[in-house]
Amino acid sequence: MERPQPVLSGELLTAVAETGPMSRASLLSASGLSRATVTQRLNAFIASGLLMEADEMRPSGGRPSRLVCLNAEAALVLAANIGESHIRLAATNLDLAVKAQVTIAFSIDEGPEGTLDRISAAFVDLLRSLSREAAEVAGIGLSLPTPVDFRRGRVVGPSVLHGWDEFDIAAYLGRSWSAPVWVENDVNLMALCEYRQSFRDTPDMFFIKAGTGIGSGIISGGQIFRGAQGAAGDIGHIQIAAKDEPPLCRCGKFGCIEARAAGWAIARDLAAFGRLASNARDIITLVEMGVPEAIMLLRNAGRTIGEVVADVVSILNPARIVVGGTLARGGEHLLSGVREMVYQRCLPLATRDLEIVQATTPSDSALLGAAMLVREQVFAPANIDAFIQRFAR
Amino acid sequence: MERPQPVLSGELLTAVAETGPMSRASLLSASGLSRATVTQRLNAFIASGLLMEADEMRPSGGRPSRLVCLNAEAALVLAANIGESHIRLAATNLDLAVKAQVTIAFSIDEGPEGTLDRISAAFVDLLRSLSREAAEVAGIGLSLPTPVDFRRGRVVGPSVLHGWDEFDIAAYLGRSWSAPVWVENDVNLMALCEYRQSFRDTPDMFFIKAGTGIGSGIISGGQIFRGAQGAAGDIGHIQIAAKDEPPLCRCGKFGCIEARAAGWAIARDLAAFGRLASNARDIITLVEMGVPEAIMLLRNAGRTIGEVVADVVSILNPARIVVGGTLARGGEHLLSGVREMVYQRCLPLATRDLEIVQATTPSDSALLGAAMLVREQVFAPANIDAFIQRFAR
DNA sequence: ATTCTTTTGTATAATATCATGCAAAAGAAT
DNA sequence: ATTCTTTTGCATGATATTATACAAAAGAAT
Repeated sequence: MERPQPVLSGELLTAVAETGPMSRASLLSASGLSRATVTQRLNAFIASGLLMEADEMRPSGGRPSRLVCLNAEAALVLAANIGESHIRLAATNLDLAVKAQVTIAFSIDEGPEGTLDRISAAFVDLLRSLSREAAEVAGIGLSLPTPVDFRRGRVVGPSVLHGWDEFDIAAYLGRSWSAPVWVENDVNLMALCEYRQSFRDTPDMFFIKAGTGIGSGIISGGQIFRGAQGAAGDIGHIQIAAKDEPPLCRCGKFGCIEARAAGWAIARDLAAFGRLASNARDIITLVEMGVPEAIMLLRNAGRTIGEVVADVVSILNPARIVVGGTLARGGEHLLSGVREMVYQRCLPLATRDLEIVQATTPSDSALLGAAMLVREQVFAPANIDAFIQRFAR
Repeated sequence: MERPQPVLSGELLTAVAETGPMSRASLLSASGLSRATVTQRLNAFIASGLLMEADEMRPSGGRPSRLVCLNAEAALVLAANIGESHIRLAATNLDLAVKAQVTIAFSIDEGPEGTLDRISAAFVDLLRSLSREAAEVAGIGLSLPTPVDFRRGRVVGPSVLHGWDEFDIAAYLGRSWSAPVWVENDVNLMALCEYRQSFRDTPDMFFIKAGTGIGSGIISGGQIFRGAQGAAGDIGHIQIAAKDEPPLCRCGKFGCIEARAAGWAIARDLAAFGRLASNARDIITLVEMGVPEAIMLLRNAGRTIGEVVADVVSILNPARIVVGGTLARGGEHLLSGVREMVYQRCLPLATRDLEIVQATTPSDSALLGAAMLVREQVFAPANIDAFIQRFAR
């Protein structure tokens, strides 16, 4: 066995991947290595095809620096987002630009083996359409609408996905793919996507998704906060007391915030007013049409969610609350309900610098988040050597 | 300027400090360095007085390994815990064994300058009593009963300590001491102490302190979780709705858990029964005497706290809840109230492997926690070089 | 056009680290 | 007492990295 060339030690690659295009001078000070070493290693990486010289130059008063950046086409990232009724898949380059994508049908009742086989097949099709090979895949990311134990690569606990509990997803996909596989909860990935795309300035951020269901993702120090089993942020079934009779939740308890503020709960309450809505999007349509009952219920839902967000603010002390999901698209109604309760309930210190904003909600942020997660993991110090060994030529 | 000897690169020192006594063989595999390098560096550290050979040997079937450990007497740690009426101070060695301690009086109204000057003077006295010098202090840790921005070394937000808001404690003490200074909230330090002393197996842990007030500390991945401004865990003023008229809290809001379950609130409710208690300890005394009203109120307080803990479990997904503070000493009454609400309200996944236990509450755990924090920081990779430069001889 | 400033590449000798191999140490197993 | 196993120390030549110095590059300022 030949030992890997030490010149391809991964620190510089990790630095460029995390920071973006960098000048040699900034790499020099960031790495703490000597100039000779940096030059030598960069040349080796450029020769190996993993890094390349960018066109950009950064004027600095003196000689402008030539930037070094990742060769985005050196490898591919595969990502899939399993939704309630369909699966969206994408292949991206290392800059996370989507090169090809496809959507396939999905049923909740499909077991893990069948689903994963179909995902694998769809990935193969994507690769074929790009004339690329499986060996060019840097990593695979899966987004699931259920709590996931990230470390073990499995679904944990009973959920909407029947038969997935404790199924070893990473190992199963590992049989067909040599690339590493990561699995994560969809709301966590939406949170990651929002953070990376729009809110880089607040590495301590709380993302709440209000749609058909209610969930949340916690970003702490720029990383997904997962808790002991990966169930952190699972706030849909926190119970809230109010003066009314607490409504029955689909989890079997009474008064959960889902049963008060989720899309299905608002639809239920709209029905009592004789208004028909079958999902969260319908509700937003009614709100946009100016139906007063819909507006009132949406704002009330914001207050309910705000009660829990107020607790979250006291517990986590985030710098920013980002409200996303379909229900957040109805203008300011949901948001102002949230704000109302948070500013009413929290101590001044926690709200002094707190921003409560709407998500930018790019379409399919969970899918993009899955690709981001893969990229982050592939270039993490713990995994960078494996990446180099596979892709340096 | 002379460059530091590269042989004294700190990785091995950090490894020994974090892991405890280690054999050369385990250091070899843990560091990834070659045997020759490990030998060379260890000899340098032993010669410099920072490491030493332990007496222990670890039988392994072959030649027993001689363990290398920190020279606990190579430096001192100074710690102070500012309480509501007095300040406790201690000097420990690097194994956190207390070498000398003292308690001085303190008043809430004393400003930061006067207080810190008196703390400095007390530290000087401690050093003199040990015949040690200020140059031998590896670091100073301060515990304060108020939210602290750890990164900036200051109190943030108005609190019981008047005039301390935004006062730069680290900088002020830095004028008299060359050792680095760290400041942290007392409940966070109690949480750290509990984790390190008794619950090493659960690096995702939630500590709740129920005494005169109510606060909490979050340990995530073995580290204190601080949030954006250091106010994470400040849960005393989370509001809870119930059927009764919500009681007025000392913060000015109604229905805070402090106003329902803290020592002062229980004392207030005991007074309504004609029972006199002026602090948390009095309440525990009444409970131990078997006074039924006191037991009932304590259990009720447990339920109130349990409602918030249930939310925390849903949000953070900890592996263990540790209940501490004076009110936790009243046997199982408080604890069972907490358990009752958590198991009633949380989803099975989050409680499946959740343990809810009593704190071991060593006396003055915040003071010990402050010393632990200093030790952790001094030997952290970011600071280890500074430590070596100061103490290697 | 000249000077200034910062970036970048390269050369050199000194130093640190590495893999490898060998031998000694010391308790455990026989 | 002998063998086994693991730990430890050290020597060696090869390789990598460093500090230092010098020179070239290239736009900005004058």
